Amino acid sequence: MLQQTPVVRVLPVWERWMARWPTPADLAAEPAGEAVRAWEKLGYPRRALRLHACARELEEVHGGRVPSDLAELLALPGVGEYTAAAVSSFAFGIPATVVDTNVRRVQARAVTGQALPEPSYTRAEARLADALMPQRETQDGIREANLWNAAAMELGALICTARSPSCDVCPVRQRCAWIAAGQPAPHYQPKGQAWEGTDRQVRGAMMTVLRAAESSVPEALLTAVGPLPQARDLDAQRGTPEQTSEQWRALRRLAAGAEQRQRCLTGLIADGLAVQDGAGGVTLPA
DNA sequence: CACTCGTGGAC
DNA sequence: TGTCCAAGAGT
Repeated sequence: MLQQTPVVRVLPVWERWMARWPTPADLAAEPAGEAVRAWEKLGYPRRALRLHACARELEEVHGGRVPSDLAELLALPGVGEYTAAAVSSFAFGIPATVVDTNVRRVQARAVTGQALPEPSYTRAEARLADALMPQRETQDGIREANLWNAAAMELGALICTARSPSCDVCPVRQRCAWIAAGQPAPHYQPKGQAWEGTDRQVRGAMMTVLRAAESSVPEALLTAVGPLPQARDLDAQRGTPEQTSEQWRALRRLAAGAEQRQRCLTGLIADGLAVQDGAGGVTLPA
């Protein structure tokens, strides 16, 4: 849930999720669509699919337990380098080099002296992160290493933030290479991600409708260009009307052509986020 | 390596 | 107001 998503947005969803599915077995017993629905509006709904697949793999391959081995973690669906290292270090107390966007920014500033890390994660950053990790030969060293991971992330998340860092209260400001260099501006220009008219926007609107629907949604409603039926005509297929009428409006509002809508729906089906019911309808996966 | 994939708060 | 960006992963 935390992948590319702010902590404060994750927390309430995570609480509900854990109350409903306390163990991998609980989640594995559900249809994938329930995971997608419970994902709510965290974004990147494929993560919900992968987490569900992960729960099933934990059941089938790991006896319902989360493995502590880094390579085994890495092999799980939706678990990449960052997540594997974070689980190893934070959940199991086994040090692994945790590098997320916060750590990258802290390193770029405090050590390299740049305002921002490179646009894409480089091998040099990975080597630097490894070199900065405390030694972990002794028990104390192991604790230090795990603490280091948490400290680097928290420093980046709370003090050394992307927009307006709180350098005045930063505990490492005396040794910060970026401060020492006079806080130079970024050496590249971040390219903003477009949104209006993108496939992401269309897919997102379609997923909003599918999550809100209690039964199959006619394909034509998702792919039709031009005015869609009035929200009241769709009551039979929806959850609570108040909650979802706005979401239908969002779909109607899209400036998406027929080919784009069709491509996006096909993409959602290919991703396993939507399935066809054989009668011209679409639902979340069973 | 470059690209795709959601969402909404902050400034 | 529009832009930026957030505990990345998979292809």
